[in-house]
Amino acid sequence: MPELPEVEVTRLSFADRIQGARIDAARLGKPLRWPLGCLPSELVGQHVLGVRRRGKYLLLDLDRGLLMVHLGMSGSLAFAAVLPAPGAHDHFDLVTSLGTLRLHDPRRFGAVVFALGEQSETARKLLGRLGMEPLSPDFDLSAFQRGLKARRTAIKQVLLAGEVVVGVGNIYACEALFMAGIRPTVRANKLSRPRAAKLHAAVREVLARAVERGGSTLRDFSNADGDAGHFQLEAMVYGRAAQPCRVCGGLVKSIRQGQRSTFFCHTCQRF
DNA sequence: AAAAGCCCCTGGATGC
DNA sequence: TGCATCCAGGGGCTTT
Repeated sequence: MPELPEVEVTRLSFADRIQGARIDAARLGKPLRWPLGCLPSELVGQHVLGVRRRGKYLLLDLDRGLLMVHLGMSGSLAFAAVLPAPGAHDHFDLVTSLGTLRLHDPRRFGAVVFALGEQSETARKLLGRLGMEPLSPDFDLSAFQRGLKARRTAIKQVLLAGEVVVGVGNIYACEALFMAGIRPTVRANKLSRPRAAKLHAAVREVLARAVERGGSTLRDFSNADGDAGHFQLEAMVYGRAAQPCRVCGGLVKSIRQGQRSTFFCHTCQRF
């Protein structure tokens, strides 16, 4: 589920409410992608100083270290003063003085990892190779163009890889390429500078718009307040195989790239 | 050394 | 209704 917009929408939905909270307990459910990396008891007594985001990771700054939370494919967070008893797919609870933060993740591709600091080996292993933040001023056009020039893989795969720009998953890669009129199979280094510039702008626009709409809820995503997103309703190509293109009326195509589905319009995306 | 494949896991949709 | 198969929003690791 969660790409950058969903993670950001999740962050916005609880960051202010959890700030300053004292951690009273932590509970683990079934194993997630990686172990927590510390004893739950080591979190007790620390405070949540703030919640940031890096790519698709949420970073909870604590007094002594940080908790890195990844939602994987099926994760979502809830934050409330009182939550029901944990269900079969609730695999992490952070009980604080201001409420409980809970990770619900049926497929368990998500993770909650403690690190002593952002420069620790643990944190650098997860965050060290991430590309530019698309919604921040450091999303530099010429660096983006250089990044594309250096790769011969299909542009869709380069967007997904997160080494040039972070946070673009399958939905938004398809949508950004549609907006830019670029065919997903084109090798990244073959894009002209103007086309790369168009894609740079499209990535930004699509992600910003999706954040405004509360993200995409394909099946079960919701923010920490339980609200679903609505961006999927305005998707131009994602999930619309064999349906008419909203611009030209031609049928949206579906292909496989790197074992994932790609959707595009053969007419509107020519280059 | 870049690039392509392989998995981790569960559940919903589809087809016979 | 039952069972098998396929597919899903990610991404680190291993293999070419």
